[in-house]
Amino acid sequence: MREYFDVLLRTHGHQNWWPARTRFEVIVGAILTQNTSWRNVERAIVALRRAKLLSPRPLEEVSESALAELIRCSGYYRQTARKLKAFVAFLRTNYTGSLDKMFGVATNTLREQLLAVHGIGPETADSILLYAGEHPVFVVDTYTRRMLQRHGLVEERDTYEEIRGLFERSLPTEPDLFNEYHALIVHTGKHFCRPKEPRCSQCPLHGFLPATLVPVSATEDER
DNA sequence: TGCCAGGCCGGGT
DNA sequence: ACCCGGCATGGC
Repeated sequence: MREYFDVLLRTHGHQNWWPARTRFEVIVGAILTQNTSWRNVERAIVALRRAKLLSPRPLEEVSESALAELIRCSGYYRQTARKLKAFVAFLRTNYTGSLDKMFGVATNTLREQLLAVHGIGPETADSILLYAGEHPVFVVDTYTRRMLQRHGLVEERDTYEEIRGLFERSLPTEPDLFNEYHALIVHTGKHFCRPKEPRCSQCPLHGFLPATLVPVSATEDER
């Protein structure tokens, strides 16, 4: 696991993630970007900033329909408006609206709580924990699966938790490392060959396969 | 033009 | 425990 990180960092450099001004903005972005291009999400964030809605209280006070219209450009806008509402309600109810209090809770406890909030699944919960709270959890996304599958390290059926465990067992428990690693995977992610595609020379890890990890048919796979 | 983007929910087996 | 349809806009 560490070797992949070293290659990506050497070839693409530090990413300075998450691209947001505040912790709350990280959380909003994490919910907005679910299966949605970051480009569209950025516009929605700008709209929310202009409307001065990038903090818990104002976001609770605006109507859900008005909120939906503001984030229309990011897709799934009605669903996402509901999700944002669900999070700020959770934050107020459990932590009097304070992110400091929320992130003061033990990692696994908070993770379970976040997963119980409507609209927050594993990846979103972990993005919030890591990028807004600096808790040491590894964020797994589509690109992560794609990268590992391509290198024969996971199967289709492996679950989110299994893949997260793979990273967390193989790496030192350092939020900064998890942060940079996931950022590099997303940054280069579009170029990872999809599972069924032939291996291509644009793959960010092309030419890098530790001897012990080379799939039997790797060489013939080259195009 | 059709497919994809930094997933998740709810209902069904 | 999985499997699937639905959610929705903008870019290429």
